[in-house]
Amino acid sequence: MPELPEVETVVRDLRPLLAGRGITGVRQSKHKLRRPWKPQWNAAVNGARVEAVRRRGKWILIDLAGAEPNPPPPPSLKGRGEKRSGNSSSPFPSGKRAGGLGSSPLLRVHLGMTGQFTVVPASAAPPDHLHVVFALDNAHELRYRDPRRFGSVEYFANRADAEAELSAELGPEPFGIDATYFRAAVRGTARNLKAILLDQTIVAGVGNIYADEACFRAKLHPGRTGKSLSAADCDRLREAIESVLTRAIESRGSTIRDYVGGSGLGGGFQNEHAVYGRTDQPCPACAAAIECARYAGRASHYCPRCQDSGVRIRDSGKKKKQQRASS
DNA sequence: TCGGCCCTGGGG
DNA sequence: CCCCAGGGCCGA
Repeated sequence: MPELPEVETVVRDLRPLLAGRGITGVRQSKHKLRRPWKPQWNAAVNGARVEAVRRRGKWILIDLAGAEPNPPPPPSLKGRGEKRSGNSSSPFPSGKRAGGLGSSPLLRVHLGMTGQFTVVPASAAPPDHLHVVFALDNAHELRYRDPRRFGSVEYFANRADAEAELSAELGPEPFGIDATYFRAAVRGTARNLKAILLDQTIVAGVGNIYADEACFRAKLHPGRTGKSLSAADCDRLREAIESVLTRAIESRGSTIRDYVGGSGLGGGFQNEHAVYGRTDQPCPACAAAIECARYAGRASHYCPRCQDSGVRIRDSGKKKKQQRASS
């Protein structure tokens, strides 16, 4: 369900609701998530305080100040030089935390397809499929709900461990990607563009909706091979990724089914989709009927006129479901 | 590199 | 009833 814009929206919603809050308890359901919350983590989280809420790719990271009373960092003598949090180009601090011992804990959350991560009053009626609940010190709760259970909530005693793991598995954030890197990554493979864009090790955060929308904006067919692209094509695609994700964040992401932000409010970018979910509807640029085929195992939407140039891997799937013969 | 699979719910 | 769904991992 959630791609980068939706995850970013959750993070931005949660940040003011969680900053500085203490966690006073943890509950969990008996149903296991893909990576289950372990009961022994309860004691570690109980009494911790939220320091920051961040995003890396489609992952939500919540920095905690541990329940064990660590010596507080000495007050900085740099005065007003404090960094603004939340807008740095890297989600990770560039250096070691001053005065830190490198053992600060962290919660790492993935929303899978149907995950919802919200702060609500503790008195709010619990919905179905509630899996992990963190009680807060202000009579609210941070609730993780996920009907399909493809997501996860995990605890790391040392946030550097979690960050190292993500750094090894994820490519760069899709804002300000190095053009040379992107050209080489795209042109160096015979895979199709859809598969390339969904590959989190090349660029982190793009999913099925924004892969289709980025291809449309770049006027590139999702079935095109990476190696068939010119350098200019790659540059257009890179800029399309950045622009569509930026616009989607401004609209709080796309609410297709059950996505909600961290405060329970949905998104509006679905109203600006040019191709995703618009099979047989007119292309906003040329009015040709939008088509749908299967690439990288995922439904892929495109305009056959605007995006039909260049060499393409043969359609791996039927454009349309074969019409059923009715008796 | 790809299909299958993990799950539940909703829609045709 | 069947098929589909915003993701990612695993094994052929």
